[in-house]
Amino acid sequence: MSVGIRHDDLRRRNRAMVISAVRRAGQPSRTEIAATTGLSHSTISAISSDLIQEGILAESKPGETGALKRGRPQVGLGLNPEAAAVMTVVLSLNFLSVTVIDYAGHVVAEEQRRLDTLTMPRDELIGECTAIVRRRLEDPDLDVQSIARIAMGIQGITDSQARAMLWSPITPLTDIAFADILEAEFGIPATMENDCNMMAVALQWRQPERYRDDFIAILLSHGIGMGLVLKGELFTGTHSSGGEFGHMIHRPGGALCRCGRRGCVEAYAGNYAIWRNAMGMSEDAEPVDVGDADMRALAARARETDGPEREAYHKAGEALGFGLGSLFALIDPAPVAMVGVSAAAFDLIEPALREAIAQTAGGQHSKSISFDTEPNELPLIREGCAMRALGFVDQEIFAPGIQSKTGKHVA
Amino acid sequence: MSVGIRHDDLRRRNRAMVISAVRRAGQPSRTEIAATTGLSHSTISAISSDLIQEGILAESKPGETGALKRGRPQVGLGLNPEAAAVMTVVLSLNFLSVTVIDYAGHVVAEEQRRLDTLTMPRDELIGECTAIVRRRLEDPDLDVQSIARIAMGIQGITDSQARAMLWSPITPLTDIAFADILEAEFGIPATMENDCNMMAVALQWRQPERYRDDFIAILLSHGIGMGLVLKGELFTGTHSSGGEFGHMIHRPGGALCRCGRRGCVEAYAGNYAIWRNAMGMSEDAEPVDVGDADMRALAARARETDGPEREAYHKAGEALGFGLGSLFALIDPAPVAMVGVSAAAFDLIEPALREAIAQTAGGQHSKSISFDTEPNELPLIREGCAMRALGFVDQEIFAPGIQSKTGKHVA
DNA sequence: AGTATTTTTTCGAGGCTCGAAAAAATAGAG
DNA sequence: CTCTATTTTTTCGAGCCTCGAAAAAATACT
Repeated sequence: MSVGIRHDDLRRRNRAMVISAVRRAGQPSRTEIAATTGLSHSTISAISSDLIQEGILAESKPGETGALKRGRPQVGLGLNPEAAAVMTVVLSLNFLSVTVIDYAGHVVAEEQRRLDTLTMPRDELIGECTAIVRRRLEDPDLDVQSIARIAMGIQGITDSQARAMLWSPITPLTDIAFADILEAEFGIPATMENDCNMMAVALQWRQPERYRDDFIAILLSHGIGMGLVLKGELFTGTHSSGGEFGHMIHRPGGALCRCGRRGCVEAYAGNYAIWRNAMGMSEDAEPVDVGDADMRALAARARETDGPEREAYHKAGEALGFGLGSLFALIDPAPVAMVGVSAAAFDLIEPALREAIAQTAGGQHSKSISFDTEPNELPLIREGCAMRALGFVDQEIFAPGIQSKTGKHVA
Repeated sequence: MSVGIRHDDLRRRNRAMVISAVRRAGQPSRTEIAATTGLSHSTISAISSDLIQEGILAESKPGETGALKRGRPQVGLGLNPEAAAVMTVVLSLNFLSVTVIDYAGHVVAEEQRRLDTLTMPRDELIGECTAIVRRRLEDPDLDVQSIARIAMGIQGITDSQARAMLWSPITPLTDIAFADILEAEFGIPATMENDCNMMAVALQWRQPERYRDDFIAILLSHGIGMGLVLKGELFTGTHSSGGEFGHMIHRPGGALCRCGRRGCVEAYAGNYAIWRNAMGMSEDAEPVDVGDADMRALAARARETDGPEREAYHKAGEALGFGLGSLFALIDPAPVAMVGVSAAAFDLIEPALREAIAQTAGGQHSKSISFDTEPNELPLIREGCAMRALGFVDQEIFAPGIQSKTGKHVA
């Protein structure tokens, strides 16, 4: 049962509101914050002067805001970049990347590394991850103390608590509690996030006008993943990260999926499935890894001639369309972002996809459903991790309402 | 963007907490309320004495609580039945029923009526609904003033604001804003709820230990519907009531569904679909209404001999299983309640259903997924409407924190 | 230089929750 | 039958928090 509101929660929550308003708006004045939060000017004034004293916010230099009006000029409030920093760790197929981001959201350092995730033993994979984090932390330019959060993102299924990777296509290993491992190793709070969820988070920040309360981010890559935002909140399963759109059943008993089952959407629309169909291989053929370049070449051939390549994309579109149709039956239609290398071939996929959707419950709005494409998922995942980590910091820096009582400096 | 917390919101929310704690617990003492809400004894004392003075709560007679312990005995607090009343209106195929429920949740009056929903013109259908409500309101035993809410439930799709029926299998009519109609007619706040959602709400109250945070209620009747509770909240679509499980696609291009599309789960598992298959009719045959008695007889025949009847239930189980599998891919497995006349034939459905689930992403936990059955949906829908309406009242009676200031009596 | 205008801060009032202590109500002991 | 231990509930003052109104600050316009 939800718990009553204590008196001190009030301040804490309103501080949170102010911080989040600033993060969203960039350089809002106190008056603007009062307007968006609905709190009184007095309250905003009190809270923001606290936050400035605590070094969380900073007044921007006057004159930065153009368009001078009559009256006392507004003073913009911004996040103090030095208030804290966060780290993102993104582990994808054969690739590990780390970024350090200041409190204002700017990248201050990064490092990337190729490795053979598919064959690496457990200790080594974990070791690579902790090693790359350690190298960044040992950077003399960096104040280790300032790193307040680590958000790790991975392709695959994570638990709903964002503590562990449960299963991933990039490694045969399962159940690695990366969040716990990083916390134990570095003493910094960490979470283990699902890649597609982070894509959704990033889209929400990048294009808030399009991706706001309800939308779908679908990863079209080797596998098919989904990040789902409903009523403004990231959707997760009851136990896992959930949203395994790629493993909804398209055709019972159908093509062999990488997950070992049959007829999943992914078994028709994943890169390996498109490849399998384009090459005239059996639908029972063991999934193989296909490079991005090969996929681009395949798409080019499909565009050129009407052959098995085009038919393969058609089948992918059909699977995605019926899958989306079933999804829309559950949640109603919403804007969709297609992300990943095969999103670049969305022109080949779209016709069959729309045709399929038109045959489903979502079909009534089939025309009005809009798709956006973004071929490069990695930057999105990194951005999502960064925003997620910063969001946690936002909610942890103000939480110590008690701590701030003692730690407050006199004006 | 969510809005800051005002100072007066605090009391309002905590009043809500207290009321909801009392509704849940039945006759809790102030001490128990303090424990469940996490608020201090002083606060609970202040709030509950307000609520008692306002006639919302009432102290139960001493001695009612058994098991005398040492010390001052606890005084149970209960909802004052006379604080308010609500009305439920449930419209289903050829059947309209109304109940009046006091604030404590007990039925104080009811009326039921057969009518031919399928052929009724718009005005007449609306007229029947308003007429039956008016008759109840004119009951001399009833204080009209006390009716604070009407919750109407209907088979079919409603909008996500719970204002209108958008589509329903019980009538060819569409887009009837019943909530607005009732409000305009009687001046009482009303909502238009989806039947399966109300089933879920009722289950949450009936068996909170089983149906708490995450569960699924599936209606196996003429059509297939679903009510979904995730993280303790009723799930709705972005525009409509959502959760149209029955219209997820089981077999692309497959059997003809009542919705006019092909291959929906319902086209294999709805009563008409089971009937169609059992009778050896084509999968393209126009859906027909089958009476409950006929369905029970069909189930009996299926249990007796291994023939087309049994095969029909097998197909239904398969469709439901793959549908659930896809659903579980999205939300992870959760407890399921099967409701409706065909839930009584769940023994015939379950084997194929489990077999199908085992072939899906939910399959990993296929053994641990538990099903409960409840053949009679109508009482559940009524109960759900009642609890929903009462919930609204709970949140409206305390909301007038301003009103209560003036309206407060002196002790 | 003075006035109008807009933003921000200050200040007192009113509420709310909390902890501690008091009051109330009962069972058990002697 | 009285006293004591125990448990529940109320009372009371302290400490915060938000708010509205007024004051202060900072600028453009005249």
